[in-house]
Amino acid sequence: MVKKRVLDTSKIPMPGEGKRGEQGYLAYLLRQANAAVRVSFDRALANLDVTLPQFSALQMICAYGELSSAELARLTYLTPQTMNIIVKNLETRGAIERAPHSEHGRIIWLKATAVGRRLLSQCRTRVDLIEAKLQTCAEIPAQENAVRHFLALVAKTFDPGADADRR
Amino acid sequence: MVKKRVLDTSKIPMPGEGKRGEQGYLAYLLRQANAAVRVSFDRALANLDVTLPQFSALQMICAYGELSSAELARLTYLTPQTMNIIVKNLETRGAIERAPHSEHGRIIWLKATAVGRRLLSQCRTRVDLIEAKLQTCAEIPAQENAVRHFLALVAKTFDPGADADRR
DNA sequence: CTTATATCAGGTACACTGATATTC
DNA sequence: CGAATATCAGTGAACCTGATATAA
Repeated sequence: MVKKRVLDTSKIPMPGEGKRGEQGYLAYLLRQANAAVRVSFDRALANLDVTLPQFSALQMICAYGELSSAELARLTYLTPQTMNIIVKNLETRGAIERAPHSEHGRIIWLKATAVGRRLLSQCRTRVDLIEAKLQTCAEIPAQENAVRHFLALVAKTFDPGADADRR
Repeated sequence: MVKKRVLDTSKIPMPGEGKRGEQGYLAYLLRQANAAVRVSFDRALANLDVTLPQFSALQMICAYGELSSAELARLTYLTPQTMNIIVKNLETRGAIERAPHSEHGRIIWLKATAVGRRLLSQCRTRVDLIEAKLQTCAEIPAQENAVRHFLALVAKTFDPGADADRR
């Protein structure tokens, strides 16, 4: 079923077509794909009152056991101040808790609470459907491997943490 | 050169390694790669006082000649209200101008000004370096084709505009 | 009457810079 | 001292939902 439009928009291609398709800039294709998937994530998480940055942070806290807010900021390429806000919102709803580090007097460990782990579990059941849908976009295993290798290399190549001057 | 850290962070992999590498979720790899590239974009455009959403919108306005704010919103998977803000910021600095549609009394065309086209040109010279760097992440043409095909298909598959209920 | 466009109003989570205190 | 952590303060662009007016 084709979407009805008031005007003739034949100049503007559908996603995946023309300039929005394989002939486009790689950077644009990456942004477009990410934006489209992000909308699905937002919708899947909206009912749980979890934002994508919050889900991403909670996922990492659970995956790595205990880590600091500063480490979390580096993992997501955000500033410590920004991550502090996201972490604070997670703490307010009781998903995570802060505990002072046993040896280092300045560092504060972030740890998921029982509520947080249950919340993440609820997120995952919804998000896993998206992951499965994403896998079908790589039609053959060889292509999926190529995509995985590319995306991982992009993250490594563009890693801002590798630069000298972080503020 | 390895970044110095206060603590032993051996549990946390570098980007592209372990859970942050090819073994991770596809959705995570996509987000991570996008986030890393986005930081490069932000830095490249910061001196020109252009945000990434603004650059993206300006790019599309120049590419498609004339189009409306509503079409622009669909292209970027944003709501019309959000796009209106981005467009307004572009108009305030004189990069684009609004002109009423000749036939349709409600639609307002967006058009790049001479200032806007020059601004986009400045953006592109900086951004093209990133695009080139991105290409090197696909080592062989076959892999780049696989990546392009995948990203385009993801955008098409997850296109929110294909759904019934948009608000 | 229904759909699409444009836009006002309000609210919030992000995301930044800058500055500060503290700890190693 | 420098480097890293945490966090306060302030600003702003970006997102959203909801409501409204208008045009096709």
